[in-house]
Amino acid sequence: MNGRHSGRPTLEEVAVRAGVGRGTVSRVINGSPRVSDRAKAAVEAAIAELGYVPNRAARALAGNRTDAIALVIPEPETRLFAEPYFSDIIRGIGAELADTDMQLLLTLIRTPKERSRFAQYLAAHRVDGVLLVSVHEDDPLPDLLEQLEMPAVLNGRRSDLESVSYVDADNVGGARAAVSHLLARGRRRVATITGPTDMYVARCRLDGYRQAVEAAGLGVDDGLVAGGDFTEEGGRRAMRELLARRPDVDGVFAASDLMAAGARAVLREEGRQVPDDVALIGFEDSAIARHMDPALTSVRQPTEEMGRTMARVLLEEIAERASVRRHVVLATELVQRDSV
Amino acid sequence: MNGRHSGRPTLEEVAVRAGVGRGTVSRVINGSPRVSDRAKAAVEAAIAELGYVPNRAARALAGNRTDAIALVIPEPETRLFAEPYFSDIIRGIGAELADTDMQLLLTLIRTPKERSRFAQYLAAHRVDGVLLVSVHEDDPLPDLLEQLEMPAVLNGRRSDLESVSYVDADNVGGARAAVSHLLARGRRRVATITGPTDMYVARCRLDGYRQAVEAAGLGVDDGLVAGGDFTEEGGRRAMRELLARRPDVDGVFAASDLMAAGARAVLREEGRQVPDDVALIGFEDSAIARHMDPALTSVRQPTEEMGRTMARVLLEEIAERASVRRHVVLATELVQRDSV
DNA sequence: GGCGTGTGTGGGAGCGCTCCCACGTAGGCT
DNA sequence: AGCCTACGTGGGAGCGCTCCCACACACGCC
Repeated sequence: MNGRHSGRPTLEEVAVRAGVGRGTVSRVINGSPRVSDRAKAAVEAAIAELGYVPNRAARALAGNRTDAIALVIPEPETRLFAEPYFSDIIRGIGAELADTDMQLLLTLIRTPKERSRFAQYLAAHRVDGVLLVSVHEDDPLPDLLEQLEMPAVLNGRRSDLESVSYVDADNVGGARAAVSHLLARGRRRVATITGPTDMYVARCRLDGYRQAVEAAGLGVDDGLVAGGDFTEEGGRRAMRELLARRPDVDGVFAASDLMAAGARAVLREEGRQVPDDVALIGFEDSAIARHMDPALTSVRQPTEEMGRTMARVLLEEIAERASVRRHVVLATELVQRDSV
Repeated sequence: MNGRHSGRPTLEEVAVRAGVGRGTVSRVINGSPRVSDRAKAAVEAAIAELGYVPNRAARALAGNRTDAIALVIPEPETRLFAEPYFSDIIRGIGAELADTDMQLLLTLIRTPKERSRFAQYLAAHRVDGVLLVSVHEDDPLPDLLEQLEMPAVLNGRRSDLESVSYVDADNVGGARAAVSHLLARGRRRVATITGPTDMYVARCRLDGYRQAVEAAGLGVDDGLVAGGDFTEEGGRRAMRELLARRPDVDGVFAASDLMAAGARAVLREEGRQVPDDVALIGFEDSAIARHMDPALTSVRQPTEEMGRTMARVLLEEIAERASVRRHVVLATELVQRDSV
């Protein structure tokens, strides 16, 4: 099976059948405007009759491109992913790529060895562009991509001055909305459980908290800010800390649903009712939020839309020669449930 | 940038540098034994000095293969995925592929149009093999794959007589263990909420339920079997039905965590305590299970291991010419929490 | 010594495309 | 009429590999 010469039709055979030259068939396939309607129709008919599908490898070889982009997922992150996030973003990317004949390559990076191997891949131009999710500030990959002039789009950004193109959610706005909501409902001692502050996204959510508190004419009380690490256990610890420092806390904005779940568990242990004694808001609107008791009010990110946008931006960047960096920030939305 | 002749070294340049012919370099790269140690060392040195990375497209074109496999995800399924499942299985596949230079292509199939387009891809031999998750019994893809003699591995199977290679979890055994556990804890009226019975996986879990009930010397009471559809709302409906028919039910095995969550909500509404009045077990051990209140006892599937195994089986199938079908069933495990 | 057999090697041919040059042919201008 | 500019077109060259044939050379055997 699968012998040296498989029966699959080639561009040449299409040309013969259509009674035109190879060049013309190639032009039709690639949508060149420089083809007469007559020739175009003949070629299209021949393609349909023969069931011709262009050979990707040959195209790539001759055209010096790959028609493939890589979706890079740093492994440690996979674990942390609030779960629907992962598949939602993939769905968005897939949707945007569907009409293209761009292929999506999945690349998991676990170890430094794999990272350097991937760097080799990039240097060898095995992909036309790269989609990078969940970048850390110390990740060397974005800089490498920039240096190689490889089109790339990050999901999130490393800092305010991110130079590589990115698509991010409005973390500041989302956090601000959440905290404002708490304050508007009459909560006066609203605390926050932050993510690891060496992550930009965590700092953004903390900024949103601060902005909302200040906008309400209150001062930010450092006793009401507890550091978490985006994990459930971190949420627990932070909540205990908060309760110890400010027993009269009546509202908590956790920078992730998982931390909110941890906080909620501690509140239960301590006999505090949610939302009566303490109102609680998370971030991400994950499956966990919907299944908590009471169901958790949370900030939703337009995850699928982010995936879609990332793909679109990357395709644009690949299409144009010059590398204009694009920065897109998508709005977040407060999903109200029963924890406020 | 990225001009016609990029500076990347070619096999030919490596050959010149090593003072050997193209053929010898090719042999070294592909691990042929028919190379003298001297030549091999020279070539390897040249490769290292030049930072040579083989051109994939050229290889694919000349060798009539692609070094790529497709992971196919039927879109409607993504939504249903108990969430960690998705990323776990990908992680397993990635781990197995890491040492290979096989690429993983992600293919989402949403519409019939996309399905037929993918069929074209397959016919054009754009991948060396296919990994298919979550197949329905009426899915035409497996048969197509078989017909094309394309190496393929399913995650799960369509029926007992599945002809295509597959890797599946021991659904029957897992369900049996869950129900036996309930019976061993003294529950006498143990019900089950099934998945859609046109899905083989749902039938397997129902079989496991039956086997456990019969093994306990009890007869299967049809009144204790309610049909769900793997969704939370389906679990709700089924639980209401069950309560109406058998108000004295004291144990429920739900064929998915999501349905268990639905059932749990109804039980709460009806004032039944879990686990005191009704013990509850789910299937999948998803994030939801861990975050339910009380935390849900559930049957865990070795998801990452399944991904790993799928990849391994596929690679084997690609490596050998003949198509020997492989069937692997991996053990499941009951994870005990607080709902029993 | 002649003949086989085996092992390592070089390099031609070709995979199926895209790129681009060269060649008509038709139309617009002076 | 003569020229210049399009436009549409055919096909050569070449992308970087793998495959495989042919050859050289080192053995062993009769």
